[in-house]
Amino acid sequence: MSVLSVLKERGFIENLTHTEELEYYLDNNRATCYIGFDPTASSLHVGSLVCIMALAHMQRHGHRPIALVGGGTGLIGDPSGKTELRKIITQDQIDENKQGIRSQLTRFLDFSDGRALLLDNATWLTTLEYIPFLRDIGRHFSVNRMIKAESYKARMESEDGLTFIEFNYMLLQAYDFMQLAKTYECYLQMGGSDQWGNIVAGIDLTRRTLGKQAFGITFPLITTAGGIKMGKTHKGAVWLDAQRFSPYEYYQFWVNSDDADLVRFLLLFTFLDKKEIDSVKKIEGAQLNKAKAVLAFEATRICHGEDEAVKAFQASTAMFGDFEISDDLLPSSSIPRGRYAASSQMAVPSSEYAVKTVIGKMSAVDLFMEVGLCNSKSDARRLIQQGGAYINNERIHSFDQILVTKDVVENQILLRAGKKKYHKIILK
RNA sequence: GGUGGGGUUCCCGAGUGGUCAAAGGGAUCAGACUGUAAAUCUGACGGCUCAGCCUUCGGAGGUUCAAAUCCUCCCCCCACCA
Repeated sequence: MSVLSVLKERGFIENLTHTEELEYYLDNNRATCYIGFDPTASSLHVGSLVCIMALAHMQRHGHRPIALVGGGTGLIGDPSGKTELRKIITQDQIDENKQGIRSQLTRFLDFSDGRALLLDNATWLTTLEYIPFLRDIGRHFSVNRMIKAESYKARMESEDGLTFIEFNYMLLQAYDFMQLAKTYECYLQMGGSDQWGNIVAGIDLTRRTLGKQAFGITFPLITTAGGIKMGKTHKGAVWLDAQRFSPYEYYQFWVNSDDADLVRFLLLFTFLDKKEIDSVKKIEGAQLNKAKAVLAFEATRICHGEDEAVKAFQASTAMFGDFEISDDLLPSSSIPRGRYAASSQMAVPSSEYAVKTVIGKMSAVDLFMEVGLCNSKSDARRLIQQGGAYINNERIHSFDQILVTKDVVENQILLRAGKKKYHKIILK
């Protein structure tokens, strides 16, 4: 089965150019394709996951993916679809962020023996000279057409307008594509649907300057069934970096998916077989939670590895109740099947404190705040007043309650805020 | 450069001398109901030593018993004109 069909049936494709030629091209070549990633943070987040998974699928089908880190364009900031001027970041920050992104991508792609490449467009962009660039590249762009581009529309119509530096973004990205086509024979660019204009511009430029046919694919913007852009939680973005967002939290993020998103997410964010996933459509009600566990497990496994995924799964069953994943549910997943005792080594967020600083000293309010379950004492007080604070799963009623010895169970105190947020205090 | 209009609590957006920690909506959080889902209902939503106090309405001063609201200067944004 061709990559294109796989991507299509898994819901990756929003739009593509030259359908038939592209199909033919991918079927008959060991193609090279690329997606750009903005180095605006030291970690990627689930918002980029569709792109990453698409590259992984390409690689699995024998093609060569290029992850292009936008070290050069990051100095400008892509205005596509954005309503506000993006902050321009410094070279130092970009270098640092690049490192983080590099290490994360290696979890999804195999970079050995040139099977995938990681490039930085700073290599060719930072040495560009203005006059030659205008003369050789700028001449191919029609401003008339650019200002009509959908990607600039939001900004053209907004009060803030569009600065010239941002307006140039399209040229630079088109130039990237052309560069990659020239030096790496990369004739396919993919990206989010907001990249359509930039991709098409690159295809045009490649044809005009190199006389080569290039292709483009865009992915849909993934929103939740609730219509919200995917990947936000109370803690902000869902990062792929275990330091910023632990595997347990990552697992929890996926487990909390909306019912209506389950099948779509299984297709997009796991490599499980399409046929197996199709059978999930028949599942109803509470049984869906098991399939969500598989989604969470697989997503965590891909991002953080098998061991971390198992730990997150065990911690979750320990916290939220055990259940059995039957053998015939998504059978190709390596999620632990059957019943087993929950491990005492739970991967729940935890922190260590000396006994004497807590017992007989700290009030519930202080503790909840200290541990990060609440942002301020007022917040903690509120939580307790509203009945959302628990110690060892017993609701607490007074916020000046001091922690005492009987709150300690096996050297630990389990705090809970609301229904889902846990934090374990380990006393030493 | 000229003229006019603006900058309000996470976001949008009311408020033009006291009744303003500031309407309304969104987001968020908690409770109820549930399936760690959705929808719905209820409540909360600046901070603190919490029935009281303190700090907020672009920044700095000033008028006043009292200012987000009035005055002065400064910074930034937008529209139209040049």
